[in-house]
Amino acid sequence: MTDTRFDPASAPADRFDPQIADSRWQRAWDEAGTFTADSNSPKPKSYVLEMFPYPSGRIHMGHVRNYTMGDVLARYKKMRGFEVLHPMGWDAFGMPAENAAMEKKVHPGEWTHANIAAMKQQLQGIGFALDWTREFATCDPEYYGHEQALFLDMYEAGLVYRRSSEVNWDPVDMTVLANEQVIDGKGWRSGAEVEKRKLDQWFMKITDFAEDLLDGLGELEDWPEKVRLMQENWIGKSTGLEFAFDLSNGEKLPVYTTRPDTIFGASFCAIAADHPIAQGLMDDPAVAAFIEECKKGGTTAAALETAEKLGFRTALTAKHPFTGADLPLFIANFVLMDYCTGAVMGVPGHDQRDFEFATKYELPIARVVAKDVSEADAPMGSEAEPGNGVIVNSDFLSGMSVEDAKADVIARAEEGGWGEGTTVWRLRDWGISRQRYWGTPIPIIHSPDHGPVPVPRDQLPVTLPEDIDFDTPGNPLERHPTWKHTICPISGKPALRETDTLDTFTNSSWYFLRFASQPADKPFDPEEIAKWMPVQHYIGGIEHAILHLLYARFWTRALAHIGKFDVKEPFAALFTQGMVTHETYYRDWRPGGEMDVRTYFEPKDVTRRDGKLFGKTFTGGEVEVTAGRVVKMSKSKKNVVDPDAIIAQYGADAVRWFMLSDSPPERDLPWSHDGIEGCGRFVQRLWRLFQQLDTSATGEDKALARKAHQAIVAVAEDIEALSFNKAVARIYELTGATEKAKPSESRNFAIRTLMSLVSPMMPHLAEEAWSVADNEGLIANAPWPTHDPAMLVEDEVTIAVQHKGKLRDTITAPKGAAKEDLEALALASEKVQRSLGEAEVRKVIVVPDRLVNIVT
RNA sequence: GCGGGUGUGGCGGAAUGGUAGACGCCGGGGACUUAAAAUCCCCUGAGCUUUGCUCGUGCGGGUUCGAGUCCCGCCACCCGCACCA
Repeated sequence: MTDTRFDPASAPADRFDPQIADSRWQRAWDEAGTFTADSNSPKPKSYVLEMFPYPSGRIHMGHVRNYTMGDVLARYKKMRGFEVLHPMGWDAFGMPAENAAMEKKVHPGEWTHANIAAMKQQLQGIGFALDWTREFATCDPEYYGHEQALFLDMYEAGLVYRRSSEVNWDPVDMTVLANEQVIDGKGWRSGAEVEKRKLDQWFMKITDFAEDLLDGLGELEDWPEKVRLMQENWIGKSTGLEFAFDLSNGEKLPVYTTRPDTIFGASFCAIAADHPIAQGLMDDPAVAAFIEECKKGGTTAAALETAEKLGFRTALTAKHPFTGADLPLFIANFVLMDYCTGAVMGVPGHDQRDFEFATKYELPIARVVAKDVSEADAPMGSEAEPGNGVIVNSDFLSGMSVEDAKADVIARAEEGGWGEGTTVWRLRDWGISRQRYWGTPIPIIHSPDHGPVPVPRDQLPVTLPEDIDFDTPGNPLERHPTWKHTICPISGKPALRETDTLDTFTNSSWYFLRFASQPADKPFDPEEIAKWMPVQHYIGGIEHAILHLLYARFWTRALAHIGKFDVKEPFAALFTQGMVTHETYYRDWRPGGEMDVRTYFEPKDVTRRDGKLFGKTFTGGEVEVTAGRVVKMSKSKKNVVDPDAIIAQYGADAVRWFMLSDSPPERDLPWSHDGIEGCGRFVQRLWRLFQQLDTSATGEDKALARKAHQAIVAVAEDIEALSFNKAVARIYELTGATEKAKPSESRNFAIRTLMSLVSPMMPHLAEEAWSVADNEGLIANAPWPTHDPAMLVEDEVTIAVQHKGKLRDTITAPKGAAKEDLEALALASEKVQRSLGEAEVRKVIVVPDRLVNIVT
């Protein structure tokens, strides 16, 4: 055991040296296993988790901010007597590793593990209170083997199925591309025109849980409203009527509408270009040409914004179920095949898209909803009227409310047997197949006789082959000479392995369970899960508001559904932190042609002189640069500040303090050089104050003691509300007051209190000071200071005196003074009298302990 | 288009309907020092006829003894989703 006590010879006492202290205390915590979570502890449990990082290579400021917040909570909870689980690991599968393999000729695993080693060292250098004994990477065969077992559990429970689905296919690289890899319809690497291809792919039945996932949102009170709304919209529940039109060729045309009440306003029907009926008309060259035209249209947001509604009028008509009218059938570019039936009834009067379409193709635009019955004949304006009102011009529906008419039409359709009321979800089943090497192999064997067969459990994990080749295009697993060749577990005959791997979101859909419990022979132990789950505080970026958080909720529900445990929601409270931003520096110039080129400069190459900014150029010269917007740190804008360099200069505690100061945690945090300088100074200022414990000091300083007791309560409240910026301000105030006070027992108490209050935020400084002050053990194990409730109350209060709604004076009065006394005191004030002048006092409002307002 | 958020000094931001600008940063002045760094002290929303007064929380109204905060109507910026029938 190393002696962790402070050695006066090793550092000058007037200056805190993070170079020495940081590693000293990191080692001490590590050797003592201070942050190792004990699931058998009798203490109440608290699970604090930050979204685990992708091992991209280096830790950036965003990570530092995210993990500092979690760390403060974890350390605080420990001080409050909780057994805390605060683990860390690596979301290690993904495309950057494959890209590195192609570009740098390194194995994805090698690249990933080197990154993990580097980033782990960085995280340890910041002094996070993490339980490293539970660390794992999702690319560890042990982890993904258990994931394969869970996949098979879900497969056997009918939650996984296979069907054909379209993918983006790069014909040059012979690979499937993610949507983000398709740029302007071309492959990002090859530049080749991307094709749509149908492949057999695996899906998870998240739609089975659509209702549960939606209802569950209502109980997630400690989630941001914004995230809940985003998920709600994503799940997209709607109710309406599904019914079939009879077509003039004898076929049926099923459509779905949320507005069956407007059915008398229908003037056309429209189907998607890839609707089977449209496909059936392809013999007509005009139809074929139109469908081709529809496919060309971009799918980007900008393209859709301006996209014109295009239609092709077929020779077919659809018979209106009530009026019997023949409605023309169009093929239209705005109808989506993958939403519901891929066909709509067009009601131009009350749907904006239908309105635009009808205007272009000169179809009738009828009013069937009006503000009032008397406005039944009011002409339509230049836009559809999707709002509420009363039904008009609609036979038996006329006069009904929208709601009643909906119910009536649905009832008639159901009675007549030509339609039924349904609920439709926007949420689609989750396609989990990826034609990639660096992911969890899907544990399925394709048998010539028995089709897809699960890999027998005793053959798990199905591991990735190491000897792979990234030089030729395509999926390395598919091309590998031997890997996919196996035998059918049923017949014993030769068979082929599934060569697709699982979407990386699968890896992050259950990692929090594996952190809580990691037996060797199964994914997790239900008893351990019951002890730790749900996660008490989950902290991460808003970019995961939908996919990751929805998939993790789905997996948790699905696993509960098949009896794995009794937890439905994985994250009791969610916090989405803001980004770390920085000013940008740039110069616009014209290297030759007509086009301006913008060159960005790194903050470290920019100096300020005479109110101007100068950037260092490649040649070593200087040019004047402009300060641009404050935006998220990114390589492309060159406004990145590397945490390592900052820690080397100011120490971990200063950086941690910066991350918590000033900006509320949900908002963006602008990084600044002056800010970190200030934090570095504050670390030293506290250190000097901590040296001033005076054991010979006697006497009470009631005002200071009161401030210390108040701070104990206030800082705790602020941390629990994650209002770290307010906690920081409180600590500054107490620091200032303590510095000014004369030595006394109270002052010693204030100094010790400060040590405890800053310990979750600046743990190295706190440990060093705690040790110097001759305390036993580690401050990391010490409890949160206790406050004396009697000391929270002030004896005297300052009371504002207002006249004509303005502050005229302040008076000091004993706490709890009677209204009459306060009124008398206020009226006795010279300033108040001057303001009052000759005016007659009509009324005096007294708020005890707060203010007196005189009305004249 | 739909949904959500934000708007307070030079900057980041405080403020259960009750003293707007806590706290930090920047800036100014001073002390210490041969000097610098470090540290400490003071000032720091705007204006004015400066013992004090007036104005001031995106804009316009309203409620109230009293509004940054509540209500109504706007504006600007940011984020998410988006031809979802």
